[in-house]
Amino acid sequence: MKTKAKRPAGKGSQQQKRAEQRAARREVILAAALDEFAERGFAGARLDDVARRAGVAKGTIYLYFRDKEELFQELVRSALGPFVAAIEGALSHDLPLRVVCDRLASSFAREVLGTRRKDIIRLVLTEGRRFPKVAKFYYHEVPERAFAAVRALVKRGVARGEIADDKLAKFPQLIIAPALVAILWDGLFSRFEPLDTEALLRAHFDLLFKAAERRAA
Amino acid sequence: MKTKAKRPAGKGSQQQKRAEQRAARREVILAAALDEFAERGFAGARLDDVARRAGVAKGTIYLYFRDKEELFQELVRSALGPFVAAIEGALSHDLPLRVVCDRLASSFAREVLGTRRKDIIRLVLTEGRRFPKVAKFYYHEVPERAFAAVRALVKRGVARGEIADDKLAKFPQLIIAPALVAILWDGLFSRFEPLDTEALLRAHFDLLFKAAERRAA
Amino acid sequence: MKTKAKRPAGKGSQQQKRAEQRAARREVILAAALDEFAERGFAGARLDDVARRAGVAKGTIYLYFRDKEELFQELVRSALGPFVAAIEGALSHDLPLRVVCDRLASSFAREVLGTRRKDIIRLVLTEGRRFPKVAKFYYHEVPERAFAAVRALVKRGVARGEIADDKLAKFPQLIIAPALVAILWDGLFSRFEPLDTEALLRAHFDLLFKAAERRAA
Amino acid sequence: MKTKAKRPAGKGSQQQKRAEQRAARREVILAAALDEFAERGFAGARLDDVARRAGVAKGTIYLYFRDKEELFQELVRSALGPFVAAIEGALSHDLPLRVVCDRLASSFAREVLGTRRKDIIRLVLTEGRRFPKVAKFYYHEVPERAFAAVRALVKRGVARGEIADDKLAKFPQLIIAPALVAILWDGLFSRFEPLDTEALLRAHFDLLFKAAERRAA
DNA sequence: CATGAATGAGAATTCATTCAT
DNA sequence: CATGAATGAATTCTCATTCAT
Repeated sequence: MKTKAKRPAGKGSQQQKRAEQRAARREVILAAALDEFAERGFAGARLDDVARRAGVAKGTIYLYFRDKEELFQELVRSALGPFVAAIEGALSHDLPLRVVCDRLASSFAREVLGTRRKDIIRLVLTEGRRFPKVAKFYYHEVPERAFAAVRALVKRGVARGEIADDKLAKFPQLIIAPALVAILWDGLFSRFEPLDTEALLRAHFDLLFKAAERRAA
Repeated sequence: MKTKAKRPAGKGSQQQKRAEQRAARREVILAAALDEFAERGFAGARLDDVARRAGVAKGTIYLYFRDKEELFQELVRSALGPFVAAIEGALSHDLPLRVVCDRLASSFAREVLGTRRKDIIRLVLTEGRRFPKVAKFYYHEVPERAFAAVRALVKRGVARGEIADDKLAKFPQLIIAPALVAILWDGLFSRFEPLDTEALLRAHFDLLFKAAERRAA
Repeated sequence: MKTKAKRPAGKGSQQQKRAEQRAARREVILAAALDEFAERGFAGARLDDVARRAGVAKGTIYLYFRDKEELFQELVRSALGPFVAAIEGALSHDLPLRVVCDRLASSFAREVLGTRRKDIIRLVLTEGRRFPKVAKFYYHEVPERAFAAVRALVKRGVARGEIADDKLAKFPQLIIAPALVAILWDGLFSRFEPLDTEALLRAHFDLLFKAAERRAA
Repeated sequence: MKTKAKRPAGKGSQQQKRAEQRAARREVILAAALDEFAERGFAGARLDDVARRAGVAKGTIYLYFRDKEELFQELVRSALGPFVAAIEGALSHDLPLRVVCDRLASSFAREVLGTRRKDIIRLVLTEGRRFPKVAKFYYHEVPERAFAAVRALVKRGVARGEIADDKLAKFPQLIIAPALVAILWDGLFSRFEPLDTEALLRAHFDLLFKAAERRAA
C-alpha cells in the first residue's frame, strides 16, 4: 500500500494500476459504509467509523464521494445493477411461469437475503423517503424494470393459459410483497419470532398459482 | 373547553381540569412530533421544530417526556391501542371469511392509510431497528395480537370449508404484506407511479380467495 | 398546614401566627437549601430539589428569597450569628488562655463539626470566591470578629505571662488553621484516611502552648 | 518552533513534530482551562470560553479530552507531579529539620503561591468533593506522599533531638494547615485584609520549633 | 493522493425564573 | 400566599466537512 512501485511498467499499465487501486479503494469504502449505514441508519452512521472500518483516513472518503449523501447514493447505485439483470434474465428462458417464480424465489433468497443486498434494500425502504434522489434512482432501477419484466412474464403466462387473469400484471407488487415483508421482519421482529423466508415465499407462490391453475383447469 | 368557569368548580373539578389540560397538551406535542418524525425521521427531527409546531416552548416537551426517545416510544404507543382492537373485533362477528377480509381491507384503508396511523406504522418499519424497545412493544401490540386473530379467522374459515388450506394460518404475513408494501410505496414511489391501495388489496384478496374457493369447490 | 384557622383569634394574634408561619417556612427552605448546597455545591444544587426537600412548591422559594444567590447568602447569614457570639463570649470569662482554647476546641467540635454549621463554613470556603457579597459578609461576621476576640485573648495571655510572644495575635489564622483543614479533610479525604479532629486540635494546642509555656517558664 | 523546515526532516522527525504540537496544544488548553476554572469554578466555567482563551475551536477541546470532567482531572493531574517531587527531595538532604522547613516554606511560596499551582490546589479543595476521582488521585499523589515524607523528616528530627515529640508525625496536617489557609484566604479575604503568607509560615514554624527547641533543651 | 487535526454549526437537555390560576 | 406548569437562555457535546502538511 505504501510501496511506490516506481519505474518499470509502461505508462498505460501504470495508469491502469492506479485506476484499479482507486476502484478497489472505492469498493472498500462502500463496503464499510454499507456496514455502518445498515447498522445505524444514514443519520446515525458516522463517517469517522466508516473510515476506520475501511482502513482509510476520514478525509479520504471525500476524495471519492462529494459528501455523505453521495456516499449513500453510490452505495445504493453500486449494488443494484447486477441485481435486476438477474430478474430480466429470467424472461429470456422459455420456462413455465411457476418454474420461473420458483427460480426467482430461490435466487432472491440466495442473492439478496443471503447477502448484504438485503441491507441495501432495507436502507432504501427505511431512508429513501428523505433522499428523493435515491428513491428516484432506485425506482427506475429496480421496481420499474423488475415490474416491466414481471408484467411480460405474467402476460406470457396468461397467453399460455398457465395463469387465469392478469391481476398480477396490474399489481406486480403482489408478487414481491412477501419478500419485502421478509426483509423488514428480519430486521425488526426475528428476535421474537423467526421467519422462514423460503417457506414463506413458497407458500406465497403456492397460493397464487393454485388459484391460477384451478382457474385455468 | 375554553370556558373559564371560575368560582363554582370545586377542588375536584379544578384538578380534573388540570389533568385534562395536561392530557390535551400531551396530545398536541405527540401530534407535532408525529408530523416531524414522519417528515424527517427520528434522527432528523428537531425537538425545536416539534415544539414550535406544537406551539409550546422547547422545555415544555421535557415536562411530558423524558427525552426524544421516550417521545418517539410514546408516539407509537399512543396510536396503537385502538388499532388492533378493530382487528380483533372482526372476529366476533360470524361472517364469511371473505367478507371479513373485505371489511378489514376497507377499514385498513380508512383507519390507517387515510390517517396519521400509516405514518406511525411507517416509522416503526423504518426506525424500529434502532429502537429495540419500540420494536418489541410494537411486535407484542400489533403483529402478535393481529396474527393470533388472523389465525383464528383462517382456521374457522378452513373448518367451514370457505378456504382450502391453512398456509395463511402459518404465514399471516401473506395477508398483510400488500398493505405494508402500500404504505412504503406511498412514501417512496407514489410520485413516480401512484398506487391504488384499495384496488391492490382487493386484487390481493381476489387472488387468495379464488384459490381457496376453487380448491374448496 | 391546610387548615384555614378561620374565625377565633384576634387580629394581632392572627398576624403573629402568620409571621411565625412565615418564619418557620423560611427556616424549612433554608434547611433544605443547606442540604442541597452542601451536597452539590451552589451551581449543582437545583431549586427544584430544594423545594421538594422543603415540601413546598418551587415558586414558593421566590416568595421568600429574591433568587438563588440570595438564598445562598441568607443561608450563610442565618447560620453565623450564634456562632461568633460563642467565641466572643469566651473572652468574658476570666480563665487561663489554655483553658479558653480547650473550651473553644471542644465547643468547635460540638457546635460546628458536629452540626450543619461545618457545611456552611465549607460552603463559604468553596463557593465564597464567586460570591463576593457572601465573602464580605462572612469576613466581617466571622474572621474579623473572631480574630479581634482572639487578639484580645492572646494579648491578655501575654500580659499575664501565660504565653511568650504575640505571634498568635498577629496571625490568629494560626490558631484556627487546623480546624479549617479538618473541615476540608472531612469532605475530601476521610474516605481514604479518617481524621480524629479533636485529637488534631488538642495536639495543635499542645504544641502552641508547650512553646509558650516553656518560653514563659 | 514556527520554522517550517519542510523538506529535510524524515518521517520520524515529522511524527515527532506532530507529537510536540499535540503536546503543546494540550498545554495551551490546560492553561486556559485553569484560568477559567480558577475564576469561575468547575460548573461555572464554559468550555466555550476555555476554547476562546486557548485560541482553538470548541470542538478541538474534545480531541484532547473526553469531556469537561476529564479536562478538570487532567488539569489537576498535570500540575502535581513536579510538586511533590520537591517535597520528597527535601528529605534527601541531611539538614536540620528547621532548615528543611524553612526551605519548604520558601519553596512553597515560590513554587505554589507564586504560580498557578495555588489555583490548582484551591480547585481541589473547593471542587474535589464533587469529583471523587480527583480527590482520590490528589490524595494519593499529594497528601499521602507528602505526609509520608514529613513523617520521616519529623522522626529523624526527634531521633536527633531537634524536636521534642512526634505529634507532628501523627498529624502532619498541623504543619501544612497554615499554607492551605493562606491559599483560601488569598482567594476569599485578601481584599479586606491582605495576608503576608511568608511571614505567616515563618511565624508558624517559629512557634512549632520554639516549642520543640525548648523541650529538647 | 492521503492524512487526520481542526473547525464550528447544530442539537439535546437543563434549570432558574415567571406567572396564571 | 401558594402552586407548579411553562418558558427559553444557556451549555455541553457531536460530527460532517475542510485544509495544511
